[in-house]
Amino acid sequence: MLQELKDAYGFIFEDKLIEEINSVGQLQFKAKGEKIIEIGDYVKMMPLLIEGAIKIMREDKEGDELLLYFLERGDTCAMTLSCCLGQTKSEIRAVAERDTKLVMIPIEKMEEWTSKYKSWRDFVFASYQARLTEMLDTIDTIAFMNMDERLMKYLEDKAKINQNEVISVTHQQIAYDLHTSRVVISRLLKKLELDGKIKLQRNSIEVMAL
Amino acid sequence: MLQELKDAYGFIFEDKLIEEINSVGQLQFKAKGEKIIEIGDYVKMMPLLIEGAIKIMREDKEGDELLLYFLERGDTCAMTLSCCLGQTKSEIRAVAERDTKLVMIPIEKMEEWTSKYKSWRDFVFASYQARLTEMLDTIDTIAFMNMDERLMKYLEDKAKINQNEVISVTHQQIAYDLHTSRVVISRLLKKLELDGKIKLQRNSIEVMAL
DNA sequence: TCTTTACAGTAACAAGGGTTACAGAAGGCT
DNA sequence: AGCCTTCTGTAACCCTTGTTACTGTAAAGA
Repeated sequence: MLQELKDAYGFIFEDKLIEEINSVGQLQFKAKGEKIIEIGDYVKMMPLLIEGAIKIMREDKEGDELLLYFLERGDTCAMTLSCCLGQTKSEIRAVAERDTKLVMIPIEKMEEWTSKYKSWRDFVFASYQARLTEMLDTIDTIAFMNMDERLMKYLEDKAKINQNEVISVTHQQIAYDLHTSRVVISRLLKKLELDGKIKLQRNSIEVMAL
Repeated sequence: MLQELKDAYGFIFEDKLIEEINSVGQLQFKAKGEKIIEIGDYVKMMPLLIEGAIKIMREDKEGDELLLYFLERGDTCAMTLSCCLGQTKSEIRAVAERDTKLVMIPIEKMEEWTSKYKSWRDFVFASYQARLTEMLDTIDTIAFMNMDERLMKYLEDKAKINQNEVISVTHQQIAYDLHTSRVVISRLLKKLELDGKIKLQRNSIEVMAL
């Protein structure tokens, strides 16, 4: 685990901090599709992403979902950060987008490191900033873009995150992520295919010209 | 200014920090409608809100606007925080919603206080958390609510922020804030009036049953 | 007072996207 | 092969929202 920590975080954290993380953190594996945090959970550990990708979802009272953004290696979940610090319930759901490896850190340590290590403080601030920026981007997307543009952006993001221009996903799953209906997605996907931007197969979509 | 700082922040910051703020901060006044931060600005000072209210807007490339949220006394702008720390341009516009009094703090001090005062650190973290929560709320609103619900929520929020159930605003201004057209707003407002939820006058709207 | 301008009301129409319904195709299982 | 389930394609329809156009009215200014 020490080596993996160094690979993913060595250029951010000083050696002493890496060692501390190594000694108190517990390594966890989450298979693709596995739930990591559920809405309403009290969060007692903070995840540092070592490998893989996580998708962060929002849900309203009716159970309608919306994809907020993806996290990658080197990221942490600022929503979780804020839950830990504020001792509040999680406002979001986190699901493994790919097979994922992460280090869980007890929240007591967070407080401690915040005053002890400047690099940790900087990391926490940078995470907050990154997440605010992501949220702004999400707002731009849903406020200013039409569904066809949102769909294309979704496909591109998903291809990038999974490092594969062929995405394994059903139309129904896309509809959930974008908070619309399957029929709408099928309609728009067909249009994108006619425009030569994607190729449709059953259970997968190839994104052209990435 | 010292007294005002104590009134607004005395229960958060220790006395020594209040004194430091008092000695390096400069008091500023912004009249209602006055611009405080523009998109693309490099932010060299961080505002602490003493009195009044500020509205935070987002804009896309076409110049279309969208209201993100309001700030009140005791708040600071976490977007600005993150701009300061990251030395990046502002992603948002800040406009005085009412006559506003604020204390501007040079960013160098922020760094310094972050390691020096726990109360400052806690304040910064709490601000980030508050802003993330606001952003989530904004996303819920635009993703899950219809325009009539968004409009009603807007009117209620605005009445609360201005501490007055009579709102001075034109239909066109509401349309800008909600990123829609004047005709749509007039239509929905009329419906709300027929439902007895508001009363319409020229240049102002009375929100009933608050 | 007369004119101008900003604001508000409303109708008619267009477009985007959500809903329902049904049919066909692919793959898995026995 | 035959059956079943899941996924996809498509048509028809409706509702919400956006657009255009025109009218009336209040306030402000000359």
